[in-house]
Amino acid sequence: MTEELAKAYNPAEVEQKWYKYWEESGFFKPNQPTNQLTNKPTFTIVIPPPNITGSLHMGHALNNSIQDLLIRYKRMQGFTTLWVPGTDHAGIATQNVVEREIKKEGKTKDDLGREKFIERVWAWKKEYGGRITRQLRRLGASCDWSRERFTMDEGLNRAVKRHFVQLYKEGLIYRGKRIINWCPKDRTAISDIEVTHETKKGSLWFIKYGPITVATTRPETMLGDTAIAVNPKDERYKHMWGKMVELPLVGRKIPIIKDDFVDPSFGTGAVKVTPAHDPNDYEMGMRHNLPFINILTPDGQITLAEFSEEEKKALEGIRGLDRFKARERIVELLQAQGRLVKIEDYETSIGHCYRCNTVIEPYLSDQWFVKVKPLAEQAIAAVEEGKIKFVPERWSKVYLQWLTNLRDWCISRQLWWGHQIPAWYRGDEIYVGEAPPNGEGWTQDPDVFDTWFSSALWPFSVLGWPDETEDLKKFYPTDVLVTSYDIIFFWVARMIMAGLHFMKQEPFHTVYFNALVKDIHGKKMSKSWGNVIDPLEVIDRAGADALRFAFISLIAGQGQDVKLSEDKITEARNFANKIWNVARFVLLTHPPSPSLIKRGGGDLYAGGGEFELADRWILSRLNQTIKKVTTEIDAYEFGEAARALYDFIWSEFCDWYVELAKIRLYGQDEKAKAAVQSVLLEVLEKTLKLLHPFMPFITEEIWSRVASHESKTIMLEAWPEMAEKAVDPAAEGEMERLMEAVRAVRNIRAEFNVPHGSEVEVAIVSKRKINDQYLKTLTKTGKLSFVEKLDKKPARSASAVALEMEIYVALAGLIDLEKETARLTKDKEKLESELQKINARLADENFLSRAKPESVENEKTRQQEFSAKVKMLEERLASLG
RNA sequence: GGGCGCCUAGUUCAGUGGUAGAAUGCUUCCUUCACACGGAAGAGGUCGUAGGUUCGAUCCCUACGGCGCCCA
Repeated sequence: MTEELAKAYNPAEVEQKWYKYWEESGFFKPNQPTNQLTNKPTFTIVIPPPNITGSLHMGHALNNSIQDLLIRYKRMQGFTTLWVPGTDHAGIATQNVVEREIKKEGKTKDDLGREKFIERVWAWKKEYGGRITRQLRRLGASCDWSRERFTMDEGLNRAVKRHFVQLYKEGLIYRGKRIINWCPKDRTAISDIEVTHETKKGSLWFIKYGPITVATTRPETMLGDTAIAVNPKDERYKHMWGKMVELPLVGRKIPIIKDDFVDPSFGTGAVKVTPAHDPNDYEMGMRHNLPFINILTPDGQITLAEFSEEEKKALEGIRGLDRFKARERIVELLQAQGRLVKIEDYETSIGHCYRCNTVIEPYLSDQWFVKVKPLAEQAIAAVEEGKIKFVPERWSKVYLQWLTNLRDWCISRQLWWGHQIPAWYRGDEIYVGEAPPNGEGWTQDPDVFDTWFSSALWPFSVLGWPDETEDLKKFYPTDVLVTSYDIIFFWVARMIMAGLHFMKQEPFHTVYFNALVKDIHGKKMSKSWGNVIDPLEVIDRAGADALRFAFISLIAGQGQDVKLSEDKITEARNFANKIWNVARFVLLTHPPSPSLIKRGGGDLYAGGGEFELADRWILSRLNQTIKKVTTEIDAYEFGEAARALYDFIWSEFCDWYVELAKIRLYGQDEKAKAAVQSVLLEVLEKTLKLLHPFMPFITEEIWSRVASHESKTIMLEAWPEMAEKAVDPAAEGEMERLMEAVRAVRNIRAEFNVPHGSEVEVAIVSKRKINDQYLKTLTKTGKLSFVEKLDKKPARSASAVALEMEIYVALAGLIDLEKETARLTKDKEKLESELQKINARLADENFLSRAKPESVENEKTRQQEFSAKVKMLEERLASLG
């Protein structure tokens, strides 16, 4: 027998218990007994691997709530369901964390040396790397943990090597000295998309280079100038073409060159050219065969290493200065020499490192690159041809536009933590291979790969690639990728490229972009803003189900950012409590013998029997809700599905059906009681199943207490299917009339302050009766009479019109004629104004001839309804005097 | 500079070519044996502004204003 349920739902007591049970029972694994029977196809999701340095934030919570929703839904539908979890080694982030840690011990990574340092990182990973996966369990994520992967584990390392070596052999990877984005703080190259641009107020300095004045936003780079450029169409400088001028401070002689790139309207129309420190100047340098002079150390200080002895002497005071200090100093020196013509305010876009926000430096260095164009072409086609669908669709435009204008991808990073590049050098020789080369004297490239170079392989590397494993055969391609749109370029595009290239098949057929989570004012949650809500704190306080439901019900169709508020979480927690209590009601009102309510076959939907209006109505509504929820989930409209469930459970099941069920439940008729109990149980059970993907814990907890089944878990129950024959428009229409009548009587009771406990007498004028027992119970009506027609209006009554009913509530001493008149007049005015609109419409020739016939019909019906109501109200008002 | 999204009740948000919804807050009533994390009733909106398309626009189109994001 079930133990009694607490009055309020306490998630903290049950959640962890159930998760442990599910995981230990192996329910998260793909081959469940139920779906082996049905032999349905696979449904696979790979998790966007969170960084091992991270802890669960709201973005993860939303993203994983959606994945778990899909996985649980498909699992219940009988698919062979696999959700592969894992974590990302997050090169820069992790290295920074461990560097900070050893700094506390007064050491740097160079003190330890590469090997020891990497050992420290692994030790750190062992200790802290599992935090986020434990937190995912708190959320209820039903991943198959036996298949958990890490982007640095042995198998994935082989995958990355294969990736690199194969692309190299195909000529899609090359090494070269190019201008890349350099982060002086992390002291590594980063790719173009790892740079975020911010428009900032700066200055434009006008500097005299002998006879010509140039304008620049970066005066400090002048040390590396090797030319001055003007536009060939710019007549102003025609006489200077090819002349040499002296570079201020340095004394070097540099030429004045012509190049189309120069914008004559910028500054003076003449610009300094620093090929080693600006991407555009680099291009010019290549075009005009200019020297490339590097003036910066890897951490952004001035170096004179490539300068002549004489120049070094002249610039002694600048050597070793930080780039921003150097800028100040150089401007001072130029000013002192009378070279500074003027300074203008200037807005300019400055690139920052997306990890540490340091101003990045265009920097000339040897790096490895992927030629992405051939890969991108396939990736573009896959989306254009609809082989991969984006939800919401508008993201495909962003994706396509980016892929169309793609530059080569710099994949080498000057870090220690990561997959070391499988390339070896001996003198001028280069060897690229999965295993080290034979022979003496080879040194491996010290650099590692961009973390995203390994993430790109995720959908197949986690399944065993490059080996041809059973998992790979069975689960690739995966089905849906759920991720947030901010990594559409970093990850999504690259997975598609890699998947198509190596597996010859799209890695997934659908990409669902979840929204970003913002605070209530639409601001990004960040520690510095102090507006962060911690998901674990919410889970502790309100339960994982509440957090999940809050998120899912906030999702709008077009992928608007989700603004999470305390109120929304409270609402979801209250909803959980509502479900708990309706279950409590159903279970507490079980009859003594469970066999009485044990339903056989499809009795409930066979019609007839002991079932009455309310039963037919709620079963009709239930089945339409089943259909609605199923359709919406299939359409990735998770918010709509959640709202449909919320409304059904709260407004229809709890507010109406349960109240009506009490009549029979607390009555004497045992057969009627059994009937209503079976309906209650049916609705409860089906509702729990529908809710399970949204709120896994509470549904399991309640399920375990429902005594009428022997199932081990709700997780593996079959997803409900709509019973077509339960849909009953007649019952719904009748209930609608009842509800309208009940609302009308309740309204009158409230308006006239009828004491709470006292009964009223109601007369209804209508051609069709409504269920009098229902109305009496729901409105505390003592005597209820129906008449088809009324000769004399009842005195001392308040009245209302609802649908095609006239409703009179006898009020005896309570009636206040003035108030009643005012009330009815207000109603009448409202109806009249609407009726006027309808009349005008129907008097309009254009409307009659051009509108759809059904619209015209509809308006005619409404005209009749409204005028009938207005007429009733007029008569009533007249009778009141 | 190019592109995208948003503007609906006090607030946070759904939604629809014809009749505007929820939650919360507010007002009033109710501790009746599922639930006060509750129930009932009510007030509250010229659907950003201006044009256009249409018989009819909150919805479609254009411009403008405001907010936000992405790319260069």
